[in-house]
Amino acid sequence: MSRMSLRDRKRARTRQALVEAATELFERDGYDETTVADIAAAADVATRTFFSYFPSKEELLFPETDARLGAAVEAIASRGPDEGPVEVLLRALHEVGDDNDDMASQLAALRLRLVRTVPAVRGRALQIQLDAQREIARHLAAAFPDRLDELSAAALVGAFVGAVTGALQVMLEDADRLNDPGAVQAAVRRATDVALTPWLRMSSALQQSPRRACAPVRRPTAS
Amino acid sequence: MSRMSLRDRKRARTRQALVEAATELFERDGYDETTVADIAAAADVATRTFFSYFPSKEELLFPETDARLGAAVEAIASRGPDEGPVEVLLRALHEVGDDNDDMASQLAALRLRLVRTVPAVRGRALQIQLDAQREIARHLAAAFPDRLDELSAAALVGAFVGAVTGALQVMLEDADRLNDPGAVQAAVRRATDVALTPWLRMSSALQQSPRRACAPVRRPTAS
DNA sequence: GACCTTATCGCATTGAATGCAATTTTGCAA
DNA sequence: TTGCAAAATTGCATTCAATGCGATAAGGTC
Repeated sequence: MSRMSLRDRKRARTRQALVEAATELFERDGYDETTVADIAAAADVATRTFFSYFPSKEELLFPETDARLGAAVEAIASRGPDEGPVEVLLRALHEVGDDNDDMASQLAALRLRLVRTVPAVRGRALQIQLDAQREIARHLAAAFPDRLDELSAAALVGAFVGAVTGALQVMLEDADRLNDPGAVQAAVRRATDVALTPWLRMSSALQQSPRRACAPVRRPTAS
Repeated sequence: MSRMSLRDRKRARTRQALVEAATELFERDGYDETTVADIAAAADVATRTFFSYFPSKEELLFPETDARLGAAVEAIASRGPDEGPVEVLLRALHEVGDDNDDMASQLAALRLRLVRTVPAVRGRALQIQLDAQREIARHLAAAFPDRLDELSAAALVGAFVGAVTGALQVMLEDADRLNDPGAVQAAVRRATDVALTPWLRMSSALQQSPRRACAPVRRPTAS
């Protein structure tokens, strides 16, 4: 039934309890007003123990980061034979976006609000995003060795994510009063559409004359 | 000679002393190893006073943020009649990049290293970058009301900055041992070149058939 | 059941950051 | 110049995140 040892199961349960206690408290009292001690107490562990589960208070809000990155990498690995870099990235983006477990979406909504309002959380989120970009770029470059080097792959992924992030930022500042998660998701979808339209054009142009439209850029010699 | 009141001049001098003391200590002992108390002591002020000059330890590393943003806004405002959004952004990027006062460049080099190595600093840098993006997008949309709405402007600027950031990230991880600031600057230049090549193509295509290549995207009605 | 590994916990400590109130410095006007 | 109001500096206390350490308990293995 469960492949984990009892110890690991217990650990997972405590971890989950911490996340749930934290989300409740954050929603009720706000992020800054909730101390780590409060969270630990609500989850029935010692304050010190909290830091053996999460390296910092912010990290609690991003529990499934690895999974999301893994999904993106997977999407790249399972590319079709006629997909170019842009198509693969688009598909990866959509697949990662459809991540909505029932209860995980509550955390996602909370996180979205905190990312916009709490500087420390935003900072951490951007950092995670940047690291993920770098990793995705690595895989993308490896997947298209004849069309992309590391440098232009990083530029492409950065442009991609930057466009979506920028558009999303605007969409969400209008949606202040939208607690409806469906509306938020629609905003995400629309933001990506707007942000990525130029690439769709580029991509189709690429199919017509690949070598001019997306020629690989040579790596500089590090002299 | 000096337009500031004596009080303001003194304040500026203290501020400068704090920055200089901090850079020295950061270079010598490292960021985490240097406490705010150390910096304050080196600048001959009380620890408490530090926080009346900078809201946090990280902020010390980004003293001229407003000026840089202002330069970008200025670059947008002073656009030529035949420049499109992409050209304006390119020019803004270059003008902001040529910011190198003699001693400010020392701080810039230090900052670059710390952004790459100290998580807290990187987080703050990304935050500042994102805020600047948003503001630039606002101005860009205002400058081209018939070609860009807020949403697509934000997407464009995000893509732009994202591309450069992504490329830069790769360039700089190869350049670990380059303490030569000239090499770093060359890396920056090359990174922007690579990152922005697609837009140059887009931009020239745009001049040939503007309406197809960069049609404005309608703002969604927030129903 | 003996033994090793891993979790948990309490305690102390560091360091960033904030609030408050006392004191000094500066700007300005009578 | 003198005196007054505004602003800056400072010390002190406090909160809170985060880390290190050592003791104790619980889980897994033979």
